[in-house]
Order: sequence, then C-alpha cells, then structure tokens
Amino acid sequence: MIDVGGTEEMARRNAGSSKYHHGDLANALVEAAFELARSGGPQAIVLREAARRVGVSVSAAYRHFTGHRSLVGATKSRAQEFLLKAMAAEPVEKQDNPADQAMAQVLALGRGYVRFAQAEPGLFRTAFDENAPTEQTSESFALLSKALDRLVASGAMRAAARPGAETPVWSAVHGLAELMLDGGPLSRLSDAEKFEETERTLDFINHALVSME
Amino acid sequence: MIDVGGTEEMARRNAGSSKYHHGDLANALVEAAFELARSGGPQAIVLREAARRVGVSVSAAYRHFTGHRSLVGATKSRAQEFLLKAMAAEPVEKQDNPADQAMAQVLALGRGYVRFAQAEPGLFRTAFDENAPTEQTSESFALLSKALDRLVASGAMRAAARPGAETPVWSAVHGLAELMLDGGPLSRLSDAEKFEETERTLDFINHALVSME
DNA sequence: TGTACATCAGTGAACGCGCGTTCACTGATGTAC
DNA sequence: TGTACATCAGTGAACGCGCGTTCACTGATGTAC
Repeated sequence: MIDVGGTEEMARRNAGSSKYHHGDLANALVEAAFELARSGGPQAIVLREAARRVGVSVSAAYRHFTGHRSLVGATKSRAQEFLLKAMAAEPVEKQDNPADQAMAQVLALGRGYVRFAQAEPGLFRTAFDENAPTEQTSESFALLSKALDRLVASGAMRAAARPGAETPVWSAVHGLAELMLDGGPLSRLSDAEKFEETERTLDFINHALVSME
Repeated sequence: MIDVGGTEEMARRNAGSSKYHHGDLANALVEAAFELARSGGPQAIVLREAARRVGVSVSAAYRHFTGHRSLVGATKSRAQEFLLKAMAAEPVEKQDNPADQAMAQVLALGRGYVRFAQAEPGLFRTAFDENAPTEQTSESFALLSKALDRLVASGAMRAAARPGAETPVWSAVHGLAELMLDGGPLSRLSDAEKFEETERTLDFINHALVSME
C-alpha cells in the first residue's frame, strides 16, 4: 500500500481507525448504485444492495438520501455526465476546409452518443430513466447547440435552418441508439452492421443539415 | 341488451349459464393486461391484477400462459399492432405530383408514429419493451419499406440511396417520439411546440431523403 | 339416446421472496466555555 | 487544556407489501361405445 493518492474522502476513510463515520457515504452509495445501473439499467438500482456493497446498514442510506427515488436521481445525473464525456471524447477527423470540419464535429457528437449507448446500455437507459427526477439541464444539448452554431458560422448550413435544428439531429441519433440497444428491434444486428447503420444515419443527418432551407 | 353482436367468445361466454369455463380467458387476460399497460406502461402489467379484473383466480392464468413473461409478450404484440394501425390510419394530404404524393405518404407514417407515442405512451413503451419476448416481425418496418420503394419509383428519391434507408428514417421518428414521451427531456414542451418539433423533424427527413446520393 | 370416463379449465390456499421504509437506539465528533 | 453537551452519522431489528408461482383439488365438457 504505497499509494498515498486518492480523494480526500478516501483519505479520511482510511486514516481514521474507526469506520463508524464513513466520511463520504453519499458518494459511495451513488457509486455502488452506478455499478448496479451499469449492469442492469435503472431497474437494477436497489437501495438495499447499494448499502450492502458499501458495507453499511440500510438505514444509514436515509441520512443522505430521502429515499430510493433520490438515489436513482443522483445515479441518473452521473450517467448523464458519462454520456456527455463520451460525446466530447469522440475523435474528430481533421478536414481540409472549415465547413467540413464543423460538420465532422457535429457528426462526431452523434457517433459518441450512439457508441456510448452501445457500450453502456445500462448507463444509457439510466441517463434517460423516465421515472427518476432530472436534477440538471442537459449539457449534451448545449454541446450539440454549439456545434450547430459553428456549422452555420462555417457556411456549411444555412442560418435560416438553424433555429430548432437540435431536435431532428438529436432525435435521429437517440432513436438509432434506442433501436440498437439490447432487446430493441435492431439489437440482433452484428457489430459490423450496427457500425454501417450508424454511419448511414450520420450521413443522413449530414445531407439534411446541408440541404435544409 | 338488444345488442346481439360481438365476438364468438363473448357469445359463448354469455350464453352458457355457468361461468366456470370462461370460453376465452387467454384473450380476456391479454385485454386486461393491455389496459394496465395503457395506463402505466409494461411495468404496470401485473398478472394477479389482470386475473382480478377478469374475475378469475390467479392460477387460472397459468392454463393459458406459461407465466408473467408470456403474458407481457402477448400484450407487447397487441401494442405493436396498435402502433401499426395508427401509422396506417394517419391521413395523407393529396399532392399534385407523384413525387410529392409518395413523400407525403412516407411522412404520414412518421407523423402517425409520433402521434401514437404521444397519445398512448404506455402502449408505445410496451410495444418496445426490451424485457418482453418479441413474437412477430415488425409490420411497421414493412410498411415503411414499401413507402420508401414508392418514393424511389416516383422519382423523389435516388435509387442508389434506397438500400438501408429505413434505419435513419425510423431512427429520427423513434427518437423524437422517445424524447417527447412523458418523463423524457422534451416532455415539458407544450402541445404546440411538440407539433412544431414533429413537423420540423419530418421536414428534416424529407430533405435528407431527397438529397441522399 | 344414455352412460362411463378422460381431459380440460377452473378454484383457493399457501409459499417464499426481497424490497423500501421506519423506529428507537448508540457511538463519534466538534464546539463553547 | 479539559470537560459538558448538542449534534451528527451510524446500527439492527422489524414492518407491511404485493408479487409470481405452485399445489392438490374439483367442477364442466366432450367423446367412445
């Protein structure tokens, strides 16, 4: 145990001889809930199980959350953050001219979105769990907005078509992600086919954005 | 009680003095499950409650379904049929030329899809319940395929762009429906705004289909 | 046409399960003086 | 620096709930002769 780093909470947790006061139970519970969600979606978030995994009594959770619902809400937030990160982290191929570059950036966001859904279906479902309270406004939406603004600025898209353009783009990408998700109508496709359908849909978006008036 | 019509099952049911043999329990249970799904989505399908509503003992249901899962599967099928009907029933505005007419037909399918999701969120969710077994291949998909074929035949869409065109169109429409569903990120929009976003997305699809190469 | 009997389609009680939530409690911590 | 005490963050046992499923059973139906 040479490793001295880690978060402040971990430090407090490990430092104190007593484990009575955990130090960061709230975060620890969300982390456990997050892992449950990762494996089985929002339905798999079980307050008792999260407490069990953290090694704490069930009722201790009620010091930090008003109940099951608020734990799920916190987990949903975390899942949304992960989706955001996946979108932002998707590589963008360098293009010759600004218009192509701006379009490549828009499409990369979509690609990251779909790939995240594919890689982490449980988290993706949790991020859009309709039963859980939404704690924050969507930063993913803001990311897409900015990319579309740049698309207009680059000349790749008409300014007149800009207002409200987020919705159809988001819809196409979100719909594809949902349809290809495990259990969905397109879930039986091979990985290669899924890739193909993703690129096809991104190309579809490309053509629509360029030709909208 | 002048009404003599009705299905054969209902006839048998009402005719016999004894109610011991229901005559059509399987259908009656699915119908009850369907109403539960309509109100609360697939999660609301409770085998015991369905039996209760039909007025039959719980264990009677096991004569007709292997268990809860198969009841949900049957209900999912029914919900899919309703979606199909809503798509097919959506009115198509008459257009001057064949190309516009073919496009109007494609977009009407999408409009019907989104409107069904909006009007019957519980059924829409049930139709795409990832946990339930899928019993039949999607007739909705076939409907869309034919409409796209006609689009090519009419000259509104390039033949080269036809293969695989179902996916992006379906994705855009499905995504919009999901995002606007109760609890979704766009669920807070007013009815007028939802209408606007729907038309915008259909227009988006229109432009993409026309300009794809 | 009547009767015996296999089969079909119900009944109702019971089971175990794991969940979310609540309760009275107690040990640890930090602050005022 | 020490002490009293309020507050904070845990414990563990218990509750009720409604669910899906199973079981031994019984009444109704239809068919063979």
